Formats: sequence, structure tokens, C-alpha cells
Amino acid sequence: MNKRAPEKMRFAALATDVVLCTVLDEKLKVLLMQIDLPPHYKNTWALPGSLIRPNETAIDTAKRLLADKAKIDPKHAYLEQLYTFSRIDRDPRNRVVSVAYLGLIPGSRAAIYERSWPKNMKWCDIEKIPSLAYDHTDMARTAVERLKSKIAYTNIAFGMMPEQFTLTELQELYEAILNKELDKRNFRRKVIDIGLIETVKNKITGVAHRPALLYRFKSKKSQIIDVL
Amino acid sequence: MNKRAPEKMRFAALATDVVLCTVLDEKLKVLLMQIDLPPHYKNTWALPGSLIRPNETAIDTAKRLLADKAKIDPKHAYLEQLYTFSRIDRDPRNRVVSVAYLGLIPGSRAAIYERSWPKNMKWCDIEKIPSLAYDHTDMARTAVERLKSKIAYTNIAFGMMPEQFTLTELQELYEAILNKELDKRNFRRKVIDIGLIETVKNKITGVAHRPALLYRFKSKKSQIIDVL
DNA sequence: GCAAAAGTGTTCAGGGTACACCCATGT
DNA sequence: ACATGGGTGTACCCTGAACACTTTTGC
Repeated sequence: MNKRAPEKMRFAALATDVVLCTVLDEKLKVLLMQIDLPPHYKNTWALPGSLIRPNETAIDTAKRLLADKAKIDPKHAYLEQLYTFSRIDRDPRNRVVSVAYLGLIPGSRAAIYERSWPKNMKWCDIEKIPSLAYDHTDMARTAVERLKSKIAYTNIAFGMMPEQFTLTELQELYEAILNKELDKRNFRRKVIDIGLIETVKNKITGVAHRPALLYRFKSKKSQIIDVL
Repeated sequence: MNKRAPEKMRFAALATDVVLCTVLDEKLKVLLMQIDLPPHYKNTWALPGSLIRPNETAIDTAKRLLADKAKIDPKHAYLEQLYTFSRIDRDPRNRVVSVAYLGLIPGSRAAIYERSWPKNMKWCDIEKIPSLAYDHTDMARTAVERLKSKIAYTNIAFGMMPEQFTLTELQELYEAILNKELDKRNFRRKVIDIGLIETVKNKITGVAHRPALLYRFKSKKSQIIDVL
């Protein structure tokens, strides 16, 4: 068990890259970091990535990336496998096959984590993503497509909400991801009818208007549902 | 470009396995082949698989598998990446990470290809899949889930139909995959309304009943549509 | 003419969409 | 009292689901 494969079987390195998304300031954002690997990439923006280690599965690597590079506790994030990129020249240096992950984190936490980051790391508005290293532009595009698609028929958005939230906040999340406005009354009826959220006794306080009821998810297990 | 990664970066081999599905005799089936690799697997059924070669991407390997192992022209099959399996002990011998593909082929062709196969290769009813080598049981289950799920909202079923077909044949495909009966009138109205198929001038001949109109797909490009 | 599958419309219920006003709080 | 976002109900339309009989061919 777990012997290494014979040398002749191993010609490519294996990596994992994470497209970590959040909604901040009502915009869908992606975590980017700058890499400095001349001659190909000099201070170039890229997704956080790492080689998979011998004792890790791909998702283990994704979790380690969140923890080590962004100081994000993986318990705070949702991760799902996105796609495996195997183009032969995707890394100009060596043959590297990458198992990409889609990650989601609540905007409230994203803002806090950001404060502990160095300059070469940031949340980047998906409308303003610069040209990225490797095939990371493809990865980011694939992730955003997946997210937009899955938000309409699964509860995946739950990975981007804090423990407690108002219905308006939930609606703003959907609007940011889908990039269109939704009807308030229809949205509220729908999410309540689905039955995956419940009210908390508390109301929000300290706002200069009628305080909103707080809700939480009954379960965070991923499910297929018809959200919108 | 395309240099090999340094030795220390390479600890795992990379493979591709294909879950090739078809509908034959109104049953959803998967291509299995027997492998004989003592001591772990002695005449054990498995999915067709191979290591990825240095000059191949993952999908290149999937196409080569179809051609070499099953003598299937990859042009006759639809292939999409399914999931990457990276459990550390998934191969009891060596560390191997596998990029699994979902493949589809029309039943009419599946029946023909089958005749050229040796004894250790067969279409297996998905209800009767034996215990498979490696984590191939997981792969097969994942593929069938994906297929059942995507058939309801994409035109993926098109990959399993011959050039020309009757609406009844198309309906039988859906019924076999979803494992439930559909209403004839509603089904026909729906697929015609969607507008992805058109009639061919010919009718089917030589049947002891009213001959059915033949249809074909206007396009085989994969699309998101609301089929059922 | 009989067997066997092809082909065809209508009704009903439920869900999605569009839309406007009063409520509770902080200042 | 006023500004700000919170919270609520109804009417219409469209889609999905249920359902039975006539038509065309081969034998």
C-alpha cells in the first residue's frame, strides 16, 4: 500500500489551485495572490495553488492552501472539486496537472481575513480580474460559471452566508452572484417556502430603521433544490 | 516548455478511467473489462483505464482508451470530465490519481462494437454491476448520478442516440436512464418545442405497424435546456 | 380485418412573476 | 416628524401533468 509508483510512470507533477469566492460590498470577488517566478511570471497575479503532497488528497491540499496562504480556517469555507486542468503546456516550466477547487466563504469573514493579508494578496472583483498566470484565467471563469449555475438549483449559496443573516442580506448575495435584481416579496416567499432556513429569536439592532429578523440555516448539507 | 517536473515533485502517477455508458435493450449499461493483476486483482471487473502519457492530456487518454481497448472510434462517443479521484490508497500498489471521464455512445453502435470484443469485456447492466477493482464502483456510481441529473436539464442524451431516430426511441432512452415511464404526448410536445431536433424526410420501414417519422439533431453542441 | 405502435388536444392545478403600501426603529 | 429599510398579499399567466382515441402499416 502507498508505495510510490515506479519512476517511469511519473512524468507530471500534481497540483491543486483554489478559486476562493466571496461576496463583499455586494460584488462577487475572487482571492488572488501575486507570484514572482521569473522568467515567466514576474509579480503576476494568480490563484493560490500548491503541489499536492504525498500524504495528501487533492482536497487536503485545497484546505492547506486556505490555511497556509490566506490564514483562513478551512472549517469556515465550503470547498468542491471544480475541474482538472491537464493541458500539456499549462505551466511553461514543467508538466503539471492541476485539480482545481471552487471555494466559498462568507463575506463577513472574508473582510476580517483580508486585514491579516500582505500586499500581494487581495479580493478581486470578478469584473476586474487581470490577466492571470498559467491557465488560471480559465479556472476563474470556470468557477464563476459553476457558481452562477449552481446557485439557481442548489443551496450552495449557504457557504457564503454568516451564521445569522437577514433576508435582505441573503437576497443581496443572490443579486451579486447572478448580477440582476430580484423581487423582494417573491424572493422571501421562495426561500421561506423551501424550508431550509429558520428565524432566530433575535433581531438586528442599532440600525436607523425597522430592525430585521435574523435567520439561520437549519442544515448546511448540500442539497438540490429549486431556489430561483 | 514541456520539460518534465523535477523528480522530487513527482510522487504519484496520473491515470484516466472511463465510465462509458449506453442504453441497450432499454437498460442503462456500462462498459466493464476484466483485469488480471495478482495479487490484488485476479480476474476482477474494472472500468477501462490507463496511465496518462507524457504527450497526452486527460481527454486524449480517454479517447485512446476507447480506441485501443474497446475498438470504439472516439468520434462516435461523447466524453466529459467526471471527477478526479485522489484517495491515497485507491490503488493498493502505487499512488495513482485518476481523472475519470463519463462517456456516452448510441446503443445501436454499442451493439455492433460488442461483437468484436473478447470475453473479458462487456456491457453490464448498471443494476448488476459486480464489485469492481480500485475505487471504480464509486466512479461508476458518480457517473450514473451525473448522467441522471444532467439528462433533465441538458441535451446530453444526444450523445446516446444514433444519427436518425424515432421519437419513441428517444423516449425509451430517457425512460431507461431515469428509470421511470414518461407520458408520450407530453414528451413529444416538449422535445419538439425545444427545437433541437428536426424531421428527416424518411420514415422507418419494415415494421408491422404504422411507420414512425425519423428525426435528427439539428446540432450536437452541448446546451443547457429544460428537457423534462 | 386484426395486431401493433404512431400520432394527436384539452383540461386543470401549481408555481413564477409583477406590482405598492404600511411598519418599526433611530435620530 | 422624518428618513430608512423591513415586511406583507393578490391577480395573472404559463408550464407541467394527467388522460383516450384515431391512424397507418404488415401480415
